[in-house]
Amino acid sequence: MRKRRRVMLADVAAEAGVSATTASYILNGRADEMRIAPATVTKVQAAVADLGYRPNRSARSLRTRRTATVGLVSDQIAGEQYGSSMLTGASLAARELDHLVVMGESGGDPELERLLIEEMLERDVDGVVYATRTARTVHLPEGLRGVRSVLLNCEDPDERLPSVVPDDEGGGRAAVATLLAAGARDVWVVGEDPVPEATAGPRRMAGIRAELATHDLDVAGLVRCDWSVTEGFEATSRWLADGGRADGLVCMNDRLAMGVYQALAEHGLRVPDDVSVVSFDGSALAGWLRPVLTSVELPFTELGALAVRRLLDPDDHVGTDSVPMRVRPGGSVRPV
Amino acid sequence: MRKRRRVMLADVAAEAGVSATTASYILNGRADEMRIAPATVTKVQAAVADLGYRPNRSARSLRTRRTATVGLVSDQIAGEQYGSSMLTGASLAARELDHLVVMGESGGDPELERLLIEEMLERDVDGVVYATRTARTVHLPEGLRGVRSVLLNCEDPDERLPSVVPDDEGGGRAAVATLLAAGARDVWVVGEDPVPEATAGPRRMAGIRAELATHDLDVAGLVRCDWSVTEGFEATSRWLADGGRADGLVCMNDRLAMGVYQALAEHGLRVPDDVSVVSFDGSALAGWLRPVLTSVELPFTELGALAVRRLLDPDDHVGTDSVPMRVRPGGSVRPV
DNA sequence: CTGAAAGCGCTTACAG
DNA sequence: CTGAAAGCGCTTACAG
Repeated sequence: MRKRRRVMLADVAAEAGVSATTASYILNGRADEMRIAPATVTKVQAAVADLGYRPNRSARSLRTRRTATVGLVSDQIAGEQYGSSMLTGASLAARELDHLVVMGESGGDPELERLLIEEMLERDVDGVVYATRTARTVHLPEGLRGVRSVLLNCEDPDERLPSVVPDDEGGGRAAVATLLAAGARDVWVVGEDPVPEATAGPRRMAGIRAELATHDLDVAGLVRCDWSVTEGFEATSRWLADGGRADGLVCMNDRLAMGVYQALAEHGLRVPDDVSVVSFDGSALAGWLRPVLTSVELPFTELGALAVRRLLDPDDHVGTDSVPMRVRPGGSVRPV
Repeated sequence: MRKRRRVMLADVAAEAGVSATTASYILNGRADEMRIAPATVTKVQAAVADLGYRPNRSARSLRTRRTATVGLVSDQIAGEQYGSSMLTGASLAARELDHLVVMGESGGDPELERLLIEEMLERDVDGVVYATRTARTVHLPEGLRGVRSVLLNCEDPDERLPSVVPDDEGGGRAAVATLLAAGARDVWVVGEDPVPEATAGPRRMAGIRAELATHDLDVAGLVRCDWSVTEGFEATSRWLADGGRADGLVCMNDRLAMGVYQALAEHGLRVPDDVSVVSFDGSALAGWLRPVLTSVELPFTELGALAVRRLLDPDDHVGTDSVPMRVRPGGSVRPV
């Protein structure tokens, strides 16, 4: 790949007038442990800088069985759906720990997933983050048995594994707290998760109920629909046509909320004057709507970063980390 | 990482009753070239399957200097902005060629970019894809000099390098052709690219003009604004307030078009009855708007895949590949 | 057609 | 405190 001959550890050692052993210890930060003379350390460091020495990782890995590399397999977290920020977070956290991310997407194909995991293990990644686009329960893939791994945005109820997920229940509480603070008392929820493995919906709902209960309230009603713009529009339109009314609406995601906005507008209801709306995701879309949608943010960058940090933390414990979801204020909640 | 002792080539050779040399040749598909007896091949393959042998890539890489790994450095192509599909495409294409993608995002920080490239080269990636979030001209980073690399979504005018970009000029022609076919004759363009390095805007504009010229037309006017919802809304509102009218609008991207929709609605103009609108990106947002926005799609998955294929194609030539942009029809262009 | 042996560039007991 | 030497698991001239 490079023009000039690559310089090796032996060259550095020669230049510094020491053995490869000594040079190696210094390069690996074991100078103190080995009580190497400070002058020797300096000489070696100078030689490294001088020759532009870069260690050959394959050679090192062959000995140490570590590659300073982490695998990240997912169904599909890139693509336009929010969630790709998990990659950004993972990449940054890996870099901070002197690692690089090897990624692969299976598109949900189990055979491809198996292949990707196998290829990663052949390359001796130091661990694997197993991520899903939507928050859900999963079964750890067979190929990851006995492999150091962290689940990202998912959990395996059958295994004791480290797992990193958003705190959807806390998010639900935060969403309702925002509405209650604005004086809303008649709170409806729009959206119902149809997939049994999905964890976001039920947990948000639990948080919503818990927070309402602190005011001796409960959910006033549920507008059932899946989490898409069209369904949000249609279900809400039907509800309004049937005389449905509320002073606070909690939408299960931002896309759905966009449909809700459209339905409210068609029925002559204004956000936030006639009804306050909060949502989940904190996606870019929330910022594009008018008024800007108040939304409880999914902390994807943080989730990705935390998963990698836990993967590389030798003292890490088994268990689930729930990362807080914060309200990103917009203009869709009526000011008190 | 794995519980049981890892099986090595020597085990396979022993089990098959041949030397490691012979087993290695067979594993590397050189059985024919070496004229190895079919029976021997069969025995070795059986042993491989039997023992579940997986080669140690680090050992192989140390000898061959190839890792079956490609680097993908970018400013930031994950995150919610469209463009993260380049990662999906790259990952899939790499897999098809028995490679894996090592990714890193610099967030635009040159020092971090340098580090990422260095780390990738230390790990002997077989080549590097250098990608940008927005289509633009770049200077090849110093660290990639002499390294096999392909530019993705960008071009270096000073270097003769392989490069993969969307065909924005063809996209511009396609956008206008759609409007002309619907009978539009008074075509305005909304959006103006403020960054001098950006290539999408000027190329689309060239295509727009070229296609209009086939009907002896030119752009009727330009509504200047950057490519955001808010600016699209405000600039279009001002234009309409000043009496601006058109029968066809070309928006430089989907977000901006969302603002245009809002402005048109506030002025009582209906899409597509009063004005036809086409846009660029083909993002999910286009599908969420009502009516669905007709948009010329940025082929991100294909771009990512093609970049990796070119990187790994030993016969690849230097030069730019322009990937076609196709119109994704919605309901924003008046049917004839 | 097949095998013994060297060597890829490191790390790490071990000896001094 | 420092160095000579073995060995990580492959590939590949080379010899037969």
